[in-house]
Amino acid sequence: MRVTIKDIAKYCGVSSGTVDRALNNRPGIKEKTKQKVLQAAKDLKYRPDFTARSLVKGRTMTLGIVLFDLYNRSYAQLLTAVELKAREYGYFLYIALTDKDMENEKQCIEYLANHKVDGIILFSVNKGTEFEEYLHGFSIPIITIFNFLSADWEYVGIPERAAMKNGVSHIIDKGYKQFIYISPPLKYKGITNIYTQEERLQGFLEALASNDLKEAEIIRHNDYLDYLEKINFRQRERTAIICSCDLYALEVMRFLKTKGYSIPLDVGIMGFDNIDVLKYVTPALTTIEYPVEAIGDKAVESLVHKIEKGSYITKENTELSYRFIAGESI
Amino acid sequence: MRVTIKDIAKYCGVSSGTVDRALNNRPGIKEKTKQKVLQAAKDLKYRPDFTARSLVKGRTMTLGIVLFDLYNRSYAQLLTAVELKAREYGYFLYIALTDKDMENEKQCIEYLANHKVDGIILFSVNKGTEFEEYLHGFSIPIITIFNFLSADWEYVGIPERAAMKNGVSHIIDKGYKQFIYISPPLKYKGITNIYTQEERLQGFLEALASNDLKEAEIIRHNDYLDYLEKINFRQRERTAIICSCDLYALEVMRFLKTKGYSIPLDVGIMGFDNIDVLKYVTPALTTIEYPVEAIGDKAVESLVHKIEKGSYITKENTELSYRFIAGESI
DNA sequence: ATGAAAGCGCTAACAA
DNA sequence: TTGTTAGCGCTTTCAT
Repeated sequence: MRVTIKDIAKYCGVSSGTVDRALNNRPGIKEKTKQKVLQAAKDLKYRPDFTARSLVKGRTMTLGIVLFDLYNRSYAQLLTAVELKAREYGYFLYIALTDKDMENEKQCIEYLANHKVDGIILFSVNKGTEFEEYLHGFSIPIITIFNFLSADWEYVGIPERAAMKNGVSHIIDKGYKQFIYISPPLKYKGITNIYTQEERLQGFLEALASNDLKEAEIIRHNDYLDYLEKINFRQRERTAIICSCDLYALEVMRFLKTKGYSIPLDVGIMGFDNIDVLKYVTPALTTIEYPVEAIGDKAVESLVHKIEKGSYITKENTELSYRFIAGESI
Repeated sequence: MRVTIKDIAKYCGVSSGTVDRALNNRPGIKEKTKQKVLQAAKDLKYRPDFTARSLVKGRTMTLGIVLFDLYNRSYAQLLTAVELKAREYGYFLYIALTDKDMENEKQCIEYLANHKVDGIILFSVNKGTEFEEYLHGFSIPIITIFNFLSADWEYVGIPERAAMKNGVSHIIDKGYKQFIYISPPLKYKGITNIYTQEERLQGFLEALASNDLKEAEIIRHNDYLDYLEKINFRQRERTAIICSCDLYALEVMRFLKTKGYSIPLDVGIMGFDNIDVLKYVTPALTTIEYPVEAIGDKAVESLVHKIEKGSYITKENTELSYRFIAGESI
């Protein structure tokens, strides 16, 4: 049987109220009694039951984070930052992975709510008013990351569109004339939340537009390698392949290398994310870096602020930057 | 205010006991009343409070996992598998990262215990009888992974030593005569738990011994690149650099490439882990693969079994394999 | 089949 | 300064 506050009370010959005062150093207790109780707690190896405390306090000192998966290195880095920051503030972290399944995500959120987390960090795959209605029903502080939901929800992220536009502008300056853009399947467009991907695509298009370039092939399916296979890059004008994330870019690079193409002589490749393994890849991938740890930190800070002070830290303070990384792949 | 079981009771004109019977479909309730209550719960948007349930049930339906960090891809994969499996069994997962800090780890475990997790998956940096004493004090089911603690604790992992021995034997068969082994700093040897690293090193030594090879340089500090820099690999007999994990191997490979060495012609490199990014690296790194997801699955299965049935699934069933991956780097 | 009531371990308000 | 007591929301036992 676990040692409870009552056991200590009995052991010391005081009441449970007094024990509570000592343990949580609240005022109204004689120093001597306090020491006695504290010693007893140590002797008996007392350990507080957060479950019971939560019940009466109405707070659990836990946060929940909802992510797709940890396949992309960036997510793992984000999670690390969030865990660290959360515990710094005294919060424990539940992790829930949705595998991009909309129903699963809803269930995860529901479970987190039932477990009475004090706040949720949400990288959602769901979107739309119905979903937002659903979220509002929980009346739990929620902060969205990466995938924007609506102005109703606090958001931490980077200006994806501007970042991509900036990157592609650099490429255009290098004299590339033809562009292929590779993005995850958008077949769920309009249904699932693909905010970040859409923003990056728009950034790409904007960069082309502002340079009076119209030619661009946009590939939004998983068979992009098949598509690339049909192309003879040595017979085209200098072509740049822009990928919406580094993982795609690495796949493309690997594929084109097996096809005997020289990169960037025959064809250029750009990624997005600057995942940490890039340093082991040659040629160095040109990409866009953003402070993923900072996003995690900001999210936690703002969320905890909301929980404890009743208001989020405003967006003005959570603006984050990006950086073009000139590699050798384009 | 949240809707409670009492609200439903009042709403339906029944007692809270009846509501409970309906909600958790326990026997002793008329079908009609049950439907009425269920409907009311829906109407009022009732959501159970797991905190309260936990208090009376003595179980929280949560597990905790304690890891160093998520820097190594393998850990992220492991975590993904664990989360998935845990929720499959109806458990939620707390994550606690220790950053290899011994005190931090103890604190994490303590917090998890206070939050009343039903079980803990532990990849520990602590070790020794004092620590084990500490763990026993919690009387919570614990399963250790990767870093073995003692026979007192259920363990899931792979035969690290045999795996490394097997891999190195392959290398020896290729005719390599000189060997350099690179491992994380062992300055804490005897203090922190470096079981896996020690086992791998022993496997390496055993492989040499059984081939009557004595020559080996073992580097156990972080300045291994400085050490390698002093060596002219073209003037030595064929040298193999064995790294205790892929991350080191990738660092070494990158470094030697910048030094103008051809791999594997001038020097061979082998890693361990088979992290998923290897496919983007050339030359393909020779390494050892093990089923990290399976380790996560087994850990959860065994832990849940212990929680629910009172006994762990025995070690015989949790033996996992490894596989030598012949790349082009050695 | 249903209701009443005790209690999980803790906190907090009120008495003494 | 200390003790007493009433909950927090739920489950469970014992009456009815």
